[in-house]
Amino acid sequence: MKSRKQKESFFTKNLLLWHKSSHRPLPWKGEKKPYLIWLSEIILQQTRVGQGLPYFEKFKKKYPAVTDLANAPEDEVMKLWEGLGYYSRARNLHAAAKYISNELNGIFPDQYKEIIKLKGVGPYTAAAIASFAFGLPYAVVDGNVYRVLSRYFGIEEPIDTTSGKNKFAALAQALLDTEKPGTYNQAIMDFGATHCLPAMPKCGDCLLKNKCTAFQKNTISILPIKSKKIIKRQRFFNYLLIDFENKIYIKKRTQKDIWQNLYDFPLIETDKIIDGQPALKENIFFKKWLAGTGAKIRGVSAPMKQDLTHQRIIARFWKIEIQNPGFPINNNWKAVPHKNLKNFAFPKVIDLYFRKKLLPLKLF
DNA sequence: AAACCGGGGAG
DNA sequence: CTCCCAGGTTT
Repeated sequence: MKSRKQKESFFTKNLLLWHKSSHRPLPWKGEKKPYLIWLSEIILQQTRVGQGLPYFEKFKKKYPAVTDLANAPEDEVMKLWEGLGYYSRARNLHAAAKYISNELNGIFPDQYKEIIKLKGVGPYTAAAIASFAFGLPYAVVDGNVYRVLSRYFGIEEPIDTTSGKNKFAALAQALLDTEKPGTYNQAIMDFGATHCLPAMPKCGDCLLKNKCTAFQKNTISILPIKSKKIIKRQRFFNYLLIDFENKIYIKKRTQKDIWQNLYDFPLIETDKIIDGQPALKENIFFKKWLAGTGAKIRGVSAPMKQDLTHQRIIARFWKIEIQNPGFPINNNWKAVPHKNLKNFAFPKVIDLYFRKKLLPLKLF
């Protein structure tokens, strides 16, 4: 039986060999500016290259330097991030830009320990920036790395436990080519993303297959192993599209919940779907908010679904006309002319409503 | 340690 | 439909 060490060195050597001919050409490869490397890494967290690429270009153009990003209003940053998801990334990106601009004189930190202090930067992103921007010997561990290593070394320990994560991190670090950590990190991620795929990996044409434990044992399809299952809960959102004098009411989502700092409409959330206008009219919030306004329900959309990581949102949009504002409807609501709606960042399900104009399914 | 945080594409 | 993606923060 060959030693673990030989197996490790075979891995690194052949991975780099593969990378020479098969790496992915991406806009930020070879990028020297730490700011742009950081930006690309934040955008690509839990995000496929194809989805993140246009956002990277938008941000790069609008904010060429970290100080440009730092000086931007948060609503503007959120608007640019609109549709990409995981909006805490945008808030943290903005906060970190201010920190770098104000506390670090606009100079991007060049040590791992300092880089990982930035909001929104964890072990993966810190290693990526340290290796790509500064040539420092830190191995990245992302979804690709878990998959590639668990298969090649036949590791059946779950990747979503603390001890599992520590073991993979240690192995990844041991495999790192410390002479060219950036190239190595690119190589293993490219290999995972284009060759050692989650489903139907290209094992037939793989330099590593003869020493790949999972390939030899036919366990490719079960690796990597995750121990936990995600539980989803359902939420029913009834959005009130309240029209008055050619304006519509929106509000900012400031509460501790999904879509923080994005905008949406006055919302009545219920345990089950509200089916029909009498049920809506009986709702306590409907009565409270719209008392004395002469509100009339004009129509309702079909239920529209949006899946999040831990939740399924079922949204309906209720078209409502009022005769007089009868304020205070709610101090947090803002009346906005329809043509100005495009200036605010909305969650996907609302953007979908804007674009498809699915309303109304039923007219009342 | 467990829960939470989006959206899209592939199969 | 399920799975997973250049993960990180909060509790």
